[in-house]
Amino acid sequence: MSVTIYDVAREANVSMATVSRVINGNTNVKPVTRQKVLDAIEKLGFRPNAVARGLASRKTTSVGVIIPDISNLFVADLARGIEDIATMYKYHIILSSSDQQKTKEIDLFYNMLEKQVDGIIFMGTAITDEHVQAFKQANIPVILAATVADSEELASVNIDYYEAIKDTLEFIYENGKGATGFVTSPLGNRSNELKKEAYLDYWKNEGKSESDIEPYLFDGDDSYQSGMKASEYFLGLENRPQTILVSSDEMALGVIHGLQDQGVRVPEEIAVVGFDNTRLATMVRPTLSTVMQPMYDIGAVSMRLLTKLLQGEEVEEKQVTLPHRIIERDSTK
Amino acid sequence: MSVTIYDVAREANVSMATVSRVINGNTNVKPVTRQKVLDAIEKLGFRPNAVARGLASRKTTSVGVIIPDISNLFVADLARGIEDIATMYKYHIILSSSDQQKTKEIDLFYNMLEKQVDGIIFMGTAITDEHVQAFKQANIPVILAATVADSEELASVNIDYYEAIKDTLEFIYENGKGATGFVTSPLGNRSNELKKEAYLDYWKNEGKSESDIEPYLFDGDDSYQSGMKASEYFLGLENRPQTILVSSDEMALGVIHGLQDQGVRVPEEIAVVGFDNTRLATMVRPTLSTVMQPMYDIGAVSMRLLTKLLQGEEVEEKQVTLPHRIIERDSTK
DNA sequence: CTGAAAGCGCTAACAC
DNA sequence: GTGTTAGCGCTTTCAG
Repeated sequence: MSVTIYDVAREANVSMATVSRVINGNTNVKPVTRQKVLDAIEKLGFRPNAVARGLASRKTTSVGVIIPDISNLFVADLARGIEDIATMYKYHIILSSSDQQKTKEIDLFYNMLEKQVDGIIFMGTAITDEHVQAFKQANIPVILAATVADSEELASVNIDYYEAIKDTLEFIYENGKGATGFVTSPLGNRSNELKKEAYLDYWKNEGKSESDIEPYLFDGDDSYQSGMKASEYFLGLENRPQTILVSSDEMALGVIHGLQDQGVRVPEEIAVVGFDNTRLATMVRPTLSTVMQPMYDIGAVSMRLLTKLLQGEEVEEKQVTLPHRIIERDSTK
Repeated sequence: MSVTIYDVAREANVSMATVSRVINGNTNVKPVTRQKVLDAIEKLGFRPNAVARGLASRKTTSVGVIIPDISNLFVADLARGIEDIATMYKYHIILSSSDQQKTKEIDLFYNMLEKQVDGIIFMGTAITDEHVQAFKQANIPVILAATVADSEELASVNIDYYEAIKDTLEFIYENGKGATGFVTSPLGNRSNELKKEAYLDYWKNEGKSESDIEPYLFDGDDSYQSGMKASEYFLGLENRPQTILVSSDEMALGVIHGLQDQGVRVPEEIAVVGFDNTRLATMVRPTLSTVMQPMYDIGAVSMRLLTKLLQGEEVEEKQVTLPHRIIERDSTK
């Protein structure tokens, strides 16, 4: 069949242990011997079998990545960040989409354990006890990426969603806008809940009551369509908001277009602010002011953190909070 | 350490062979015995080690996927199609981005072979002899997805790019438009070359000379920015085109916005047609008329084809051509 | 229908 | 520095 380490050993007149040392970069090999082995490898076209290696060493150099949906621009950016760092550290990525379904998330997790991945990066919605239990009984490191859990013990990489929305509202207020509508992302998601809480707290601090605030909330599902619906809703209000803060860029585009389709000028009549800073934000007219959630970086940092954990490097803090930033474009003035 | 098949065997008072049969769904096991084994598995919380299984059976139930860039919306759709079918057939996906770099493509390919993937789905640009050689010497099936090769021997799933552009030009012409500008995607890519050839042939058939056509060609790089540049270029022309046909949706958005930023009305003054039918097409104003290249389906069909090849099913035709379709929206009238 | 035994291709002590 | 020898956890003949 295919050529094995044993064939190489015979060809080079050494033992398989020596060949193993050479391909693993072990320094305890005489240069001459090493060269002999290298020549034999070259000659036979030998390629190590990673599966056999994985079984013997109990390390597969692959990491599992569980995400909601790879076809989502936003998630794809995260994936790319993970991938780039993984490549850098010679890890392979086993990628699966969970569609936000809890059972699928858990199933995928166990499937990946069976594949003996060295670690897992998980992006999901709510982290339930079941999740936590699964993560813990796995004897490999797990990193939550762009996913908030209440547990202090889980490693994670996030931005501070609460602060991000708070800052954004202050930014909006500063620019002298009045009532601000808020379009939420699905609330099963802890980070989305935090965003909403920040919104509520802000207005409560401003002295508004629940019933004052209520009409300015619209529950979105992160889709462009739901942004369109949100705009329709807000336009139907007696007191239209002067700004609409939207929990994701894709919805924000829907909001902008929904408004424009009704002849409302953005930002002159109503300003719109998005969240995420995906590439979409520059692909609208007016260009979208938005809160940068650096998904690529979150992915990259998650993977880097994972490599540290995997290689036993010192890690001072397992819960990383990356900075957010408000990016001002033309949808606000 | 973790519980093995051997532990289960002892617990159930059977041999490991029997346990193996049970977990592999082999029918030659007495129901009573099967149940005993199942109980033991349950009790011990046994999970088969896929790596050991892979080594012994020479099958890993994972497939490699090499794509240009997962953070590209268009590519991500393909990935999702692949993934969904893979999940359905219990395969895992090892995903890597090549950034269109030939050496990286080849390297990734060999890396995946080392991982003993059962098959590979490849999306790339030009398929060189080097690619073909690598694909052939691998003893596993390889499917080209949305990637055109001249070789007749390679399995592939595509649309007919040449026909697609030809049809589109006929569609445009039919609607009474005059000169049509064309923005190419990177030409290292065979499918993009086919698009360009179709464009050139069309106008040559209409009696135009090379020098007539030349000014209406703009070489794009698939980015939004390059679409903006294209619009600038076309607006600078003495005889502006009445329609601009753009090889990818993202560029088409750039073209539309570039035109609008200069006060040109779309489609009244200049119509724009995209290519791909990504979700972006409905996320612009005016909404984008475009040629549907069903990336999700291409992914799904590729993966399905791969499973057939892997399971020794009959395959009548290894080169699949999926239908394209022109989707008329508001950017043409 | 079930068990025994021989690997799959490589790593990792442990000797020398 | 290099070789020997056990496994890693499972599948797969081959018997019976």
